[in-house]
Amino acid sequence: MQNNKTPPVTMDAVYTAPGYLFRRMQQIAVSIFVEECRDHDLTPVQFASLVAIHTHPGIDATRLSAVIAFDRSTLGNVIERLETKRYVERKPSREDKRIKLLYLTKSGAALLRDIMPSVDRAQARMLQPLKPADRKTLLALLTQLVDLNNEASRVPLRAEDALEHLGKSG
Amino acid sequence: MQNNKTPPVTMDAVYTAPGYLFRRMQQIAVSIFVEECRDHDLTPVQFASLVAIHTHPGIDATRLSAVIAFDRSTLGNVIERLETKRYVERKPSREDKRIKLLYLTKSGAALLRDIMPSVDRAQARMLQPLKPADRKTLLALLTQLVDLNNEASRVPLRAEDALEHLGKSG
DNA sequence: TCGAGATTGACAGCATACTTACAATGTGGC
DNA sequence: GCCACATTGTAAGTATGCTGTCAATCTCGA
Repeated sequence: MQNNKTPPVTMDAVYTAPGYLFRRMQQIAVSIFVEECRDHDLTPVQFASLVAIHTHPGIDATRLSAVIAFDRSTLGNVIERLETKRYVERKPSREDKRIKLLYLTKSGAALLRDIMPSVDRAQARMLQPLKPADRKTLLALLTQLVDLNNEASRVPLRAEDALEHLGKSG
Repeated sequence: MQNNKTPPVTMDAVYTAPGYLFRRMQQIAVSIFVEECRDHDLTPVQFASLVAIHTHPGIDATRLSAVIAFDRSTLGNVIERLETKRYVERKPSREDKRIKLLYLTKSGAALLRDIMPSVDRAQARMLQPLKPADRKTLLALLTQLVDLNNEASRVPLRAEDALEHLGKSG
């Protein structure tokens, strides 16, 4: 009494799939971010990088990638662009010749200060259409899901690990 | 009695931002999808394109982009790759010389049939860590949010508009 | 019917995102 | 001290994702 037929493939296989919804939402989020931050010419990834370098001056690229969970290769190009725009400086480490230490320039620190209101507006706009209670629920579930799926991503978030050694050396 | 100080910028500005969580979740979702579908050598975007062409044979690239809400320029490359892999055929329209009509090949239709179990497994894995009730809640809120934010994205979903004309001509 | 404006697919250019590979360098075991 | 192994930054290759622009083509109004 079993059904041997393959179920028909409809657009529901796309529209109701979590993966599709995550992709759509990501695109919407980027679109809103870029729109709100247009005057500052900064992308979401570049913003996250600036914040991390600001929080951890002298961090290297590999550790930075672990702290914000972005790919190491990709991050190389991101930093290069930030360097071209004079927001970030790369200085060779004396202790380890392989490593280049990252620092914000004055200009980079100023940009970070100035852009925060735009970023906050963007983040608020993404959830705006939901009722306040639903925003909280969504954010909580998403935080939980991202955390529980951490190891499933190609570049797991390793905030503490990456920072363990910082501050040890004088 | 007001506080004129700029609040300090910490990593919270990244970790708790909806935009960051959406990006992380998207990356995790793609990672899981690619892993589950490794044997079929198909990406999430390519899968969505195949489903849409399967559902709407003879659709053109511009309408396809509206149906799955992907960028028109990007989709050109996606289709090209699907054509190279012999999953899709492009045929010039007789009625409108600008348009190229899209069809699945036998091989493309077969792939779509075969890959569905892997896709279903992937979609399930993305939400696996959550309790069943929470999965439903998250999906419902996300569906709602994507829908309400539709116009905010660069390429809004226009499923019905795009299909209105299909089936009219013999 | 004719010409302004829209549409379509293609292309160039930039920015993520990931894979593999590689040279320079560090580290630890022996 | 030396060598196997790991780490770091970089590069090449592929795949989205977006902005423009362009030529060919279509449409519609005057």
